[in-house]
Amino acid sequence: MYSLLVADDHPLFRDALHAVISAGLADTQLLEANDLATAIRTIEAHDELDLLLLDLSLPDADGLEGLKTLRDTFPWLPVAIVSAHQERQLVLDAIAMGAVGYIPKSTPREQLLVALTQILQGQLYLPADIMRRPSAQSEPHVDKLPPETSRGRLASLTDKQLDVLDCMAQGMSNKHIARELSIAETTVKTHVSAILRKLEATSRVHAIVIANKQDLGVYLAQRHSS
Amino acid sequence: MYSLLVADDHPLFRDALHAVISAGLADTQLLEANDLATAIRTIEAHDELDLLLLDLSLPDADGLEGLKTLRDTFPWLPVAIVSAHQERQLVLDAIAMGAVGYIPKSTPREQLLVALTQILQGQLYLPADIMRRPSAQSEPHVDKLPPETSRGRLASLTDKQLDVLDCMAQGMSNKHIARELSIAETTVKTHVSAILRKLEATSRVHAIVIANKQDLGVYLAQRHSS
DNA sequence: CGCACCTTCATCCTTTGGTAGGAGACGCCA
DNA sequence: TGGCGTCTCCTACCAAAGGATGAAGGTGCG
Repeated sequence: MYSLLVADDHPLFRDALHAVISAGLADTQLLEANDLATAIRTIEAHDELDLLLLDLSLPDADGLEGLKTLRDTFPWLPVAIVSAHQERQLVLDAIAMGAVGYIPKSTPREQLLVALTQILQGQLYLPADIMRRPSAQSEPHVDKLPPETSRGRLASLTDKQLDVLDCMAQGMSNKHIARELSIAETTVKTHVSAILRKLEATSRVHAIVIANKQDLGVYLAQRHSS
Repeated sequence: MYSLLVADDHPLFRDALHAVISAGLADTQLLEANDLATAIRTIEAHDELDLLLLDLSLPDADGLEGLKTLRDTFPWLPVAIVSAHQERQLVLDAIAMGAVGYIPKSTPREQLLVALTQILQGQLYLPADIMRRPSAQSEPHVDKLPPETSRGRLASLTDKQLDVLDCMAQGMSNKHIARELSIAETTVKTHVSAILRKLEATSRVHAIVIANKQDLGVYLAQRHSS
């Protein structure tokens, strides 16, 4: 016997949720609230709640603030977010604030049941499609060749220049680099100038930023391993 | 037929994982690597990998840096973290960086199979015990300020100093920063000096390296969102 | 109110970073 | 052999970065 509370100001969605739950989750009591204030009163009156489904766009609590106050006030109550938003960062923030799950309103019925049972069993639920999308959504064969295209500018550097750039990226001064590589500081300067020209950077800091964007670490690891 | 790659420098753990998988996941090819460099080479040689299990304490890639480079280089490859650490924030950071799961090394065998199958089916997996523990069991006042422990030195910076550091990390010169923030260049210098002192850096480049090691980006994102 | 802290800006000075130009040594290749 | 590129080093010169102070205005707190 589970007892859930749905805090959402859309009656249609509450009804839909009601239908899904009563069809798929036997023996479940479903309470409802259409704003945060009544939700809080309901929680205080029912101290045996198993889960709160919290909408993120309530009239009296927009965004994650409602979640925060609820977590602070009723730390014993698991809260799962229900929202129309689909931003990765929002999901992560919600979990970071103690939510035990994030259910997009676009979730199909069957998946919604999976999510609820998973959460009620003590697991977390995150929308896989959203969380995986930004990087792994396309088929694996498309973005398979990053080497010489993305590494465009890094590849134009000579071995010694890469050595120098590596030192630069670790925060060394020209003098340090000279000692490290056993060459004169003027030589280091020569290399640095060449690096800046090739990377089209305006300063050594800029060069390092560019190099990191182009995965200097991976590039160096690949060179050293081959 | 799944094919997995385990990147972990502990042979014992690799063996244990091997045993669990061959016992519970039929038809699974398991590749192994004991550092990041060989892992990268293995990935390049096997473009049909379904999942990478990445340890967070590899000899040539400590912490989340390895995950970052892997996500940047092979965005098509799902990466799940395997780690002995049990900090909430670390788990969240890993997911934020594109990991599809986080498996503590203390996970019991049965649960490990659950996690792997869940991940291989396209879901995310997070350790419920860790994620629920800190906020749902202890009093609400304890975990309200996580900053100062993990982000040691960064937390000692003032708001303006963080602004300046952010600009620095993007490769701007003092003059640029002055224009960007609408303050005098001498003021920027003052801030930079304070930053170097607090981060115990010897130059602006060094400061940026240190800041990146302490996840400046994540830290700033958290501040701006709160 | 005094006190601490942050932010702002200034001056003076030293060190570092970066450019320009030249030059010698080595290896590679047509 | 001559040309090409890389690595090495040098002399200058100028711009940027950084340290050491001082000082003024603001905020917050006991």
